[in-house]
Amino acid sequence: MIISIKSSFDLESTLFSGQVFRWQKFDGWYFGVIFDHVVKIKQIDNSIEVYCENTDKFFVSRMLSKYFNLDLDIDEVYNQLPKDEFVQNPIKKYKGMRILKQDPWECLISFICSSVSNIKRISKNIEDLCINLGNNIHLGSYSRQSFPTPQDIIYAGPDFLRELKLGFRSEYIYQSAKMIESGEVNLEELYSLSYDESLQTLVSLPGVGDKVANCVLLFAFNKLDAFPVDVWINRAITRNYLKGEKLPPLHVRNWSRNYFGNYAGYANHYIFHGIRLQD
DNA sequence: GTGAGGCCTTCAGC
DNA sequence: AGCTGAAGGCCTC
Repeated sequence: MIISIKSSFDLESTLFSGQVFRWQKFDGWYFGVIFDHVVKIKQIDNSIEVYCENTDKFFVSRMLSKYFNLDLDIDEVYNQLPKDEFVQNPIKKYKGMRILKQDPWECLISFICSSVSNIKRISKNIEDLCINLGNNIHLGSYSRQSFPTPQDIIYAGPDFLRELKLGFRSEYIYQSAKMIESGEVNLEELYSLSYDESLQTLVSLPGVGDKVANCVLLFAFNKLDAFPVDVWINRAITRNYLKGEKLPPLHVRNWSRNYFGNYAGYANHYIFHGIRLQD
């Protein structure tokens, strides 16, 4: 099945820019799991080829269209960002890289795992969680696992998470799972809340500070004005726009949201991807 | 209100 | 070989 896309598209950059950690590439095909579905896709020109097998094509098409946010005209996003070359250069270079609409729960746990870590280790942590605690799912002879539910995490317990080498993040993940399972925090309702309100809810979870919360708002909840500030972004923004002044992350976040506007999150991700790949 | 130190584990660099 | 520091942050004192 072919899904054609109206605006720019770059599948490789989209899947391997550090916003999501479960995609694997073999023989030019990208294999991933979206909710409980194994997906096999590749890019052909400006469209996505989807490998289907006994699956409802209409359903898969809708699912991917939502996941990649294909209704968003990304060229219009570029137009609305500032014209300075610091943001326009990586846009030119990785034109078509999209911000996904991931499963909030998986995204949350992924970014709790990201603290003092790196993409390679985060990916291994997440995959180990799925292999040990998820359900088997498959596409033809290709097998993967679904992302474990909060219940699965609670049942496993913090000691088991430590055995999976999640380190000090184990307690955070376990406690967050409990708060979500109990209903104390309801992720679904964040879709309809404002940036400030949803941010406030997310940072009430253990292991979730301003940076992690902004990642979840951006990569799962499609709040495109979210602006995660890690050490790299902090350095990049202060050096290029703020005279190299040493400023706290919150200050850089607020300045950037004001400067870049409604699509600040897109600016963030392009700048981040640019500096991450430049060595 | 702000800042330094500790935290699991891995991996690169001496 | 074995040590040391850093790695996409958060929490606590």
